[in-house]
Amino acid sequence: MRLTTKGRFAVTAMLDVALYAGDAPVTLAAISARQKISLSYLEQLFGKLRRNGLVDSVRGPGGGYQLARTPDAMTIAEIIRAVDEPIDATQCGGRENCHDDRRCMTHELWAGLNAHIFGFLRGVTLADLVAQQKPRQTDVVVMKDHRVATAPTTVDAA
Amino acid sequence: MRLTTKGRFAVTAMLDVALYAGDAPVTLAAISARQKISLSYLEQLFGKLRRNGLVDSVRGPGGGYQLARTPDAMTIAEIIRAVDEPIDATQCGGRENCHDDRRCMTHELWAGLNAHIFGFLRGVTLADLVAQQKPRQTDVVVMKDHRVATAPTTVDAA
DNA sequence: GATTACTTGACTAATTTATTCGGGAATTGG
DNA sequence: CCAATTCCCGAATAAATTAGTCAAGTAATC
Repeated sequence: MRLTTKGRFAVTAMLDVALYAGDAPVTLAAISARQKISLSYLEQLFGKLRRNGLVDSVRGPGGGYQLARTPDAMTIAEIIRAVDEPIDATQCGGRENCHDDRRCMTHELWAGLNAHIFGFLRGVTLADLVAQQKPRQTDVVVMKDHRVATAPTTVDAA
Repeated sequence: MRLTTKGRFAVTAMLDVALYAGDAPVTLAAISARQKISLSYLEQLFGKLRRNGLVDSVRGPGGGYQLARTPDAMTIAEIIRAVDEPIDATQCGGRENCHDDRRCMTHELWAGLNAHIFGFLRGVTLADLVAQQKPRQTDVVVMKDHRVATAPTTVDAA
């Protein structure tokens, strides 16, 4: 389980889709504008997300991307793993030639730690993040098709 | 909370110190040989570990590094943070200029996720890893001969 | 005071992240 | 059909991080 900005970008983008997709799919251009991520980088990321079955794509005008599943069935762990491909982790990637005395002490060390972190991130879904986001977000702002804001809600606590 | 191989190297090295330091300090050369990490890279890592007060150094012949605290008071989170310096995480690092519409949606998103992961890693100490390591270190020979392909390298979803 | 071994910083190479570019292919609307 | 929109793909590039190397120190022991 690697955890870099790349994975964060992916999660952020997916959260954007979850938030802004109504019936119509969300275009990468829109995500790029809202989240300030380069369009081509998004294309790369969504290519992986699509090939991993996390999003569906619709081509042509009015096209874009949609979540392949409901947000509550989409875990953060999946998203990160989809874009952070090589989850090798143990530095000797399966080969047994690590050492002579004992086999690369870190084998099960990281396997265990990974399992824990992975387990944790598998317990968090996009729906959780949406819920966390909504309260200070309900004034959905000006969407592309001039859907205007409602009431600006709460200021946060911490 | 970034989580890269760099942090893993650091934890592995610290675990090595915890395992092999008796009364005498452990030299980087020994760690380098055992863990197959380049000596100069270890120098960099231990420079940071020392400046962060995680290890004490002893110079001169017979010198080396020792844990600054007992293993049970040394968390994995600390180690990783010591070497993975920039824990900025939110890509706009505190500045409020993220966006116009809402302030960088990911602010508290990652802050929260980070807090969780960090909390988890703060709950794991070097002593835990030592304990995990000790039992399977005694039957080294047995493992070497018999169980060759037990551990899959990737932490898979199952 | 000479040897051992840590200390430090600067420098390079390799890898990963992020961006840019240039063209395609599918779909919709006119 | 035509043109606009949008996904799709690959290559090239730039920036950042990771990993490794080198060389000149400082401290401690014998």
